Amino acid sequence: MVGRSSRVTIHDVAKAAGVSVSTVSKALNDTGRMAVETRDRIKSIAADVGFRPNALARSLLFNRSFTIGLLTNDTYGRFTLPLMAGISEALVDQGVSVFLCAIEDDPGLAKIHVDAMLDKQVDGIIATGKRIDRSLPVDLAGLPVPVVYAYTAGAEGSVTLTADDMQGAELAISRLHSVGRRKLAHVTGPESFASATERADAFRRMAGASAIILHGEWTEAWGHQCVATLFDRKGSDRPDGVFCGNDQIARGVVDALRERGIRVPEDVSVVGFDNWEIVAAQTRPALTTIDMNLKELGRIAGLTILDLAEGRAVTPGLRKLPCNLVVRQSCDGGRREN
Amino acid sequence: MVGRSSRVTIHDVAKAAGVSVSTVSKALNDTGRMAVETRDRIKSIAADVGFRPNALARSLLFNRSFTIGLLTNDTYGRFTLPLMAGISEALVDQGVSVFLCAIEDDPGLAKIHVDAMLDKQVDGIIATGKRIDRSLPVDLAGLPVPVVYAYTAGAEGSVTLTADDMQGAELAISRLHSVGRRKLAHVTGPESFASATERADAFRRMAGASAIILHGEWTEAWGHQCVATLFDRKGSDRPDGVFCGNDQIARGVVDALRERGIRVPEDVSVVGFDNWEIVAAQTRPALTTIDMNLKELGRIAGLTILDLAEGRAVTPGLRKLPCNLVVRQSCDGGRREN
DNA sequence: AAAATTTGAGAAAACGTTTTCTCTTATTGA
DNA sequence: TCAATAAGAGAAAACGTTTTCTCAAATTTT
Repeated sequence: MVGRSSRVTIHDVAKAAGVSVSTVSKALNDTGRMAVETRDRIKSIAADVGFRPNALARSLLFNRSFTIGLLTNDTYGRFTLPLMAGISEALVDQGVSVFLCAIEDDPGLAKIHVDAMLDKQVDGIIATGKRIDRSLPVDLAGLPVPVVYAYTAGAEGSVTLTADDMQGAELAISRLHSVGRRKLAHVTGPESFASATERADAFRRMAGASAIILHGEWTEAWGHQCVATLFDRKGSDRPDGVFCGNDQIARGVVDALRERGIRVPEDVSVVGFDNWEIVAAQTRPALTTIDMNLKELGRIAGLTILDLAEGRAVTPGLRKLPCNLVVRQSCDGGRREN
Repeated sequence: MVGRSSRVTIHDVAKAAGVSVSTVSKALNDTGRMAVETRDRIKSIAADVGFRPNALARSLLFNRSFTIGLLTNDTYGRFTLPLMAGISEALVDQGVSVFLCAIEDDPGLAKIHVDAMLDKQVDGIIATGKRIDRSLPVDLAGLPVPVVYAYTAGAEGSVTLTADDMQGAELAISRLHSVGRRKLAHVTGPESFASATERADAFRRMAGASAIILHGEWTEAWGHQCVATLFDRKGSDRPDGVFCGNDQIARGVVDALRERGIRVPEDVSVVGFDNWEIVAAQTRPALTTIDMNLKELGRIAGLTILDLAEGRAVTPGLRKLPCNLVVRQSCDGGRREN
């Protein structure tokens, strides 16, 4: 013997019941044939001694670990945590557990973690990140287990899930329209981000070619700065609605507007993106924003990796999941014009 | 056979090398006696066919899974993520992986996750939460594996790690003193939180009995409100330094001060608590604050659970780890008085 | 040259399950 | 009453490792 177990095994149950381990196994799994009273007696004895089958032994036998790996380079957990919640929710009642591996942007660390997960025979890997147009610093193609990419760029022919940026943006802009806003501006992140350009494209299409789009950083400070650009000039040119690329920018915009005595939402309506509660709910007035439903995305990622792990066919490609609008005060329902 | 493996096993290596599996095992583990050229030949063949030992099989044998569980009810990950980073960093080169289980505050869910972790033979469990004076909704005493509590209340006689709130508060107050502030106020969370009262006690002791302490919510709004209370009155009574119970309150305070034209840090210095980058760094001016070194706390938790898992003795009890001061503009170095 | 020792490598058991196969005993049918 | 069948339960193999034990061949010692 190499190690020593203090846990109760099926052998202990067999001994206690005076039967063989095979009989115990069949009794507990409701397989095989045996007298119903034998089965019940064994079940009750197993419960009494607190027997729980060693999942490692079962895994070895079934070649299935009921374990998956979640690989992420999103340090703040902004995207990973909601995703993780959805994954966990989808898998917990299937008895599947999740290894979380935070790899920063270190390829070496990533490889170590991937190897460790493979050694531990994970049934699949979900890769996730902080932006949809960059991939993790490790090649996950050709692994002996299925991989699903969620909110990070996937390899060619892979299964990739992401939020529908364009539809989300449309939702935001429609909202501004529906409360009567016509002179819209869009303040968002760098053009190097696909999310930014995709949302900006939707904005351009819906708000008209003349509508202003300002690309900058994903920060409050950028929101502040843009308000100076947009509002410190003649009244007629001022926007009456601002669609922001994320909630941090939106917060900067709202704060800067308040500093100028411009009322939100009475004078200007503001819509954010992300529904990052910590920002959106603390802003005064609280932000109307777009929720990417990352938890739902995680749920689907979990179910998908399960499908793949169990050999069911999944059509590969990029699948965009719809966003939805969360209404708070910064763009509430009252119509102002028209 | 129950399942079917597509992975290369030690048997494949043995076949390829024309030796027995025992010889392969000994060759790869540098054990047993054999001709050095045999060993090298086997090693090179193993590398060629990409053999990696099945960790499940080893776990079964050694009764050691090289896996631990991290149980948390901190949904936002405010505390869990830095902790997780530290744990992971401490354990990754020992080959230990981490199951992350988010249990909200649901006892049923907690039990399911704990059982799943035990079934998978975790070597230990680290329990963590969002406040040090509440325990998770599940009893972890009497488990067949070691448990370490980090930033959550532990059972009697358990190993519990936490940040030293008092020392952190002292650091903050010393800082305010050292920049010449003498009329201090403390704006913090509810008295029902041990962290709030402990920091408040330190404040009372260092700032004098007459110093003002305001207990309320852990929100920006409360910070705002307190500024109204403290500063909308005769000048001589106004504080010149505010120590805030967390960064969100501090942000509220700083914003409210700015709205009143009171300059930070020229007129009033502000110190926060938590060093939650997302808040502290975005505040204008950026917040001087206390960092609880949660990553280091996680690192120690990881090493401790490893000690326990490997049978080394660990003295039980509550261990408080020191905080440190992070200086940003809201309480920078320039002296104003004296 | 015979005996003792060392070297090299394989067989088998073990970890904790599940499942297939086998075997004995009880029950049914003629 | 005897053969055919069903029921009940156990033995053994399998999953992929590691380690102990055994054994033959090669080497050293006397």
